[in-house]
Amino acid sequence: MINLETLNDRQKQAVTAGMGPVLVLAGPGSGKTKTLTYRIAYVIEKKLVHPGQILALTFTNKASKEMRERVNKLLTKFPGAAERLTMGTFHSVCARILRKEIGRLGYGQDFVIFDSDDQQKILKEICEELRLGKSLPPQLFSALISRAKNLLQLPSEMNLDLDSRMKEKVREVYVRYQDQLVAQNALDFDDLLMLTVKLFEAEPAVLEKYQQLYTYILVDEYQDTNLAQYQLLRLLGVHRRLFVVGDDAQSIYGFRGSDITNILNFEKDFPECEIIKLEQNYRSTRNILAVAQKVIELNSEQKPKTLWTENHDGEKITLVQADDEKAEGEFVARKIVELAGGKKDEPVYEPDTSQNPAGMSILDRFLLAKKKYGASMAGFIRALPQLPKDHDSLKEFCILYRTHAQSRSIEEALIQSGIPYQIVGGYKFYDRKEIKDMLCFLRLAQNYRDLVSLKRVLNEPPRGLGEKSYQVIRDFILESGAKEKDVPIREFRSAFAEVKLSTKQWQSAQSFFEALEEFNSLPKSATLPELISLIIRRFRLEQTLRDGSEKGESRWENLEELLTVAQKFKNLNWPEALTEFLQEVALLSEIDQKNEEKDAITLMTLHSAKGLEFDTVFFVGLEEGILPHSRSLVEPKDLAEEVRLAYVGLTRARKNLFLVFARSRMSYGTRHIQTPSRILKAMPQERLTFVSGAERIFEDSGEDGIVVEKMEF
DNA sequence: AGCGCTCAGCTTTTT
DNA sequence: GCTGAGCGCT
Repeated sequence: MINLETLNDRQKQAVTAGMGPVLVLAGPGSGKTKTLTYRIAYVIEKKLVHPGQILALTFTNKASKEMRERVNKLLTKFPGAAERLTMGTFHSVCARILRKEIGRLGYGQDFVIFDSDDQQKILKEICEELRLGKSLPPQLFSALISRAKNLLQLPSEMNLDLDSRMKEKVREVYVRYQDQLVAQNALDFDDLLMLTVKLFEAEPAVLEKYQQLYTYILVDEYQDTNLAQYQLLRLLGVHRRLFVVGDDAQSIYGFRGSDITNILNFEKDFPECEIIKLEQNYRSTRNILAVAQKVIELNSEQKPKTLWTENHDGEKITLVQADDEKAEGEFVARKIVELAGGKKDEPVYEPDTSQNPAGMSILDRFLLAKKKYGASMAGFIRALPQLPKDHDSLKEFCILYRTHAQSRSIEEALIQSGIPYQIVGGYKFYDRKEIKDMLCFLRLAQNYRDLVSLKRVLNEPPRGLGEKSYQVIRDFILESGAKEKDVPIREFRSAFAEVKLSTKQWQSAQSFFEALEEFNSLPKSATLPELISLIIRRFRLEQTLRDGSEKGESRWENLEELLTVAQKFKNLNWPEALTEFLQEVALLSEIDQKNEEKDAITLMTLHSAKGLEFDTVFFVGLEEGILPHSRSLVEPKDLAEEVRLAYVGLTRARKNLFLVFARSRMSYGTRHIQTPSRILKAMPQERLTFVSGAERIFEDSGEDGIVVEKMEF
């Protein structure tokens, strides 16, 4: 039996609500996840719905994994029930549906998922073909096409708010781009959502099947849904048995089409709905909440909601003025040593050489900094206080910033103090060359029409096939696909005899495709690791990577690590395992890659931090142009999103919150004088304590902003 | 085809 | 200050 007594009145009301539409407006730290998991457990326990009929949509894979575990713990009397829930992100659930049904839309079941890099490559080729010049770069089209898809507009339906000349151009590129995706049997991220909606609209029978399958739908982070996701919920949720949770004050994905009006209009869409507000905060101290509250009040259009807490005031929030980004990092590092230092006076002189996720050992990073500052190792190590070996856990510290680019200066200070850290996002394991190459081989094994992958590995390792050969082969694949879709690779390869290449290149290409065919004729009972090993052997990847250099050795180790990851799919036949594996890798979110075990502080962007909490948070770079970001200053609605972003950042902290701004900062290779963020000025002075003159932000400074005295560098 | 050199342009945020 | 495109040389 789940114990409702551990819930407060509002939470209980939500958990035990009727089966009609329910909107839970949940402030940060108000027990949103708890409410959601209890709700799922409750409807199962009361037999209001079968576990297999529940669809729970979350924002990240990590969140869904956690939720499944928590539901499982609550349902001790229903063993296995949690496994039967359908849970995942919108993207992964759509991918699963499409994997079954996409034949009806003219794609093959073996479709691959293109990430933004892949997308960019196609768009680049199209822009070059159309000779669009520098004023119309691929990035522009990728943003606009994404916007169109999020609004559910196919190329033929495209109607973005643009002048007619531009609209024509975008349409032209969009048509070609989408044709390419179809020819390559590939879907981009936005297609996963859009095509699922299009499928449901075109095929009532399919829609009905899923409507009957998922009779109860729960959505986390509802404020971040876009039109496609909204439409999907309207279609699937005809039964109106919906339970959505969100906080309009934490809507931070407007840039990728999320529409805050989805949550604001919930009552209009579902007039019979129940609305429950969770306003008691269990996470943060009163000081932290008071500061966050004042910040969010900068936005007038927020749904009124007042957080309160029984927690005590706690420490005041520390506002720090640093001279520059280097001093900013040093402050953070010093403070961490002070707070987590444990026994003092036992400096560690050996830099930690364990790998960090950025792929560079701490020692490498040290050498880099040494090159930069010309410091000797002794001087370098002495430069900052060191973290003793018996330090407290570092898992409860996090450093937040607006953009990835800000991490560098912080990292350097952390290395100098010997503080282990992990970065979420930025360079990913799956972005490394040797890993990406292997993924491309695997993608080709699944779907040889994937030209983005083909281009990448056609000459990897070198076999004399360059740009020219690629183009000839590409045209051949496109033509053969136009004539007849779904030609198996065996037949494709016999037709390949007609390809117009010089003898040497023809033979080389022939043997490349022979290898692909070999992978395809691997017995079905083989496993994914076996397929990977075969690829390694057939393309002599081990010999190529292990060239005797240290770097080569580490690349090979990365490939071995990929093999380890693939072990997870050993119990499946390779074709299924391959599909699952590629899909999972493609839809991995930044935060999914965070290592929970590792005793290290976490560095990440504000966006990645949503939904997380830490005892101590360092919030850095609180300057005009960074937060709010300079690109957000034109549109008031973008500025409001920056304020919400700040709100998200502040409310991650449980006990200690440090806010840092720098007087000057290096960007684009030149030093810029910085102005403290307007967001800081909104904070209640009496909740703050100041370091090195930070109080100046409250000094009288006239109407529009803060006067900063000129400084010399 | 592949290497190395020079110079421009650049940074939001993510599935 | 870093990356990646473009060019010229081998």
